[in-house]
Amino acid sequence: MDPARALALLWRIEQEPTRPSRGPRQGLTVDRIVRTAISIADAEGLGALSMRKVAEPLGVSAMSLYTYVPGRAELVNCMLDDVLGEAPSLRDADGWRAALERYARGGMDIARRHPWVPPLVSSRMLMGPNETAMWDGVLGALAGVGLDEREMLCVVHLVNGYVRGAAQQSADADHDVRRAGLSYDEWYEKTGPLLERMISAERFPDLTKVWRAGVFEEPGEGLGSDGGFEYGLQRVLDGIEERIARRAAERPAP
Amino acid sequence: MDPARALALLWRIEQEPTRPSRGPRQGLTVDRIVRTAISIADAEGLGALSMRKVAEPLGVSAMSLYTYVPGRAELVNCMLDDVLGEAPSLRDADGWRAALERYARGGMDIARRHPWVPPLVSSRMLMGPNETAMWDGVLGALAGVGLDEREMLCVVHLVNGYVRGAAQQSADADHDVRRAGLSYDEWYEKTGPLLERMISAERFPDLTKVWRAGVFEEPGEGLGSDGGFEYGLQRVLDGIEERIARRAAERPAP
DNA sequence: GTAAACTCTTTACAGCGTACGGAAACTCAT
DNA sequence: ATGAGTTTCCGTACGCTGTAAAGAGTTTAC
Repeated sequence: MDPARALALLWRIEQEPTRPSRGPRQGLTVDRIVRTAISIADAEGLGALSMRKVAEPLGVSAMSLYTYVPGRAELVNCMLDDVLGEAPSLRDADGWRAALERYARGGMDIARRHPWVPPLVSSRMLMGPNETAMWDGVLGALAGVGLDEREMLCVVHLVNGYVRGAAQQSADADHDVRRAGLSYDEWYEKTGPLLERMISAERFPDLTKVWRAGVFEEPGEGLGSDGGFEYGLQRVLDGIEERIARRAAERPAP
Repeated sequence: MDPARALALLWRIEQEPTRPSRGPRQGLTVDRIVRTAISIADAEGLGALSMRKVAEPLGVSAMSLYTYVPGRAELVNCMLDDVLGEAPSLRDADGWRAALERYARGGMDIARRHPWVPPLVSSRMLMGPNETAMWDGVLGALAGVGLDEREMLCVVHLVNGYVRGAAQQSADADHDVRRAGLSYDEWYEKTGPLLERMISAERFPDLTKVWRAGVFEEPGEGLGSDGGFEYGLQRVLDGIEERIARRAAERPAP
């Protein structure tokens, strides 16, 4: 994968000095291809995304796509940056905490709509325009709260890491069950007897206690309908808030 | 994928009432296969793990593996539970905070040794013995700090999510660069000119300001050699601590 | 009109997971 | 000892993947 070409594609810059003047016009656009690929990945997952599957609904052969996109990896890069454009603006947020809340929830919403996104975000080496705008937005929200640049970066990393982990966790819970083609009830019917034989109260006392409290029961795991995302987010923001307060106390009046 | 069989394999229970007495003995063990697969995944990544590649160093054909393991997915399940056995014990930790610190760092260590792990953890639907023990340990560390079962689960989810996200982020940074077969310097040499043309100070002022501070420079991103993991972990624990303190204040003396 | 340039297609290859059927090995009943 | 039963292991094959290579077809420049 040539990074320069991948980057140029992300920003939709033609690398060649002059556009081709000879030869037939292209019948497709990168955007059409990317959007088709996104809809396939949304429906069937990133693993089921193949060049042939993208080409078919566009009415071309798989190899035609290679005139628009260097390869599958670069296509996925473009897909990622495209959906990151759905992130909400933080411009008019009321303070850093509200901005980070909106940022995190926006990330979670994207993950819900596009379950294939969380494993991909934040490679950071190949940022497209939308990912760049996201970084600019969240760093702007953190500007002027008294953290230096290094600490701002750490904070964004923290929130990114949490959102990413939480999103994947909620997505994974369903994954196995769907692959088996079962309902949750059927799943527990099949695994329950074996599980209860293995997870004994003597060997795993603390887990058993929590299990018996019934909070594991529902798919949402009894953490609320969001799988505990909001709870964890508030704890993360609490931790950041304390740090900001401490920093403010260290350097009193400017 | 049959969940009952997958679970039985994870716990190494022979499902059939009696072991086969007739026929040749098996020349391999599930553990040998799992360990071979782990070493391949460690070296080349999970994507490069194929049944044929696992079979070859064991001196058998790919299809022989199917007498031990129902398929690739179940093998990966076993690999995951196996490496989760490397997690440190939390038994003699000094308080919940020290225990969670050790838990989080242990998870990060596993992720460093086995970069393919983070995307897999916490499907929760198919827990093996080691993953179960991890849950028991961390829930035990949180028992008696004044949180109810639901909130304990949220806290574990929070830490899990953070560790997972942070681990993947640090692993991803290198991913693209390695795939391109370049050094970091070569990478920036190739992408730098284009990047600087796109990421202008007018369009992305806040990002540019942080960029110019130089904290993006190193692979570790200037967040310390751990990529900001410790910083974020302390913020997460701060947030949890505040919550625990507030809970304690709500229900004063028991 | 012809040659160059470009798009799109066809074919092909190496690799994947694994279904299927057969060969070899081993145990047991006789 | 021998035949039957059972299991392990292997060879082959199928449909899938990304994409290299080469050819066919279309448009423009000269």
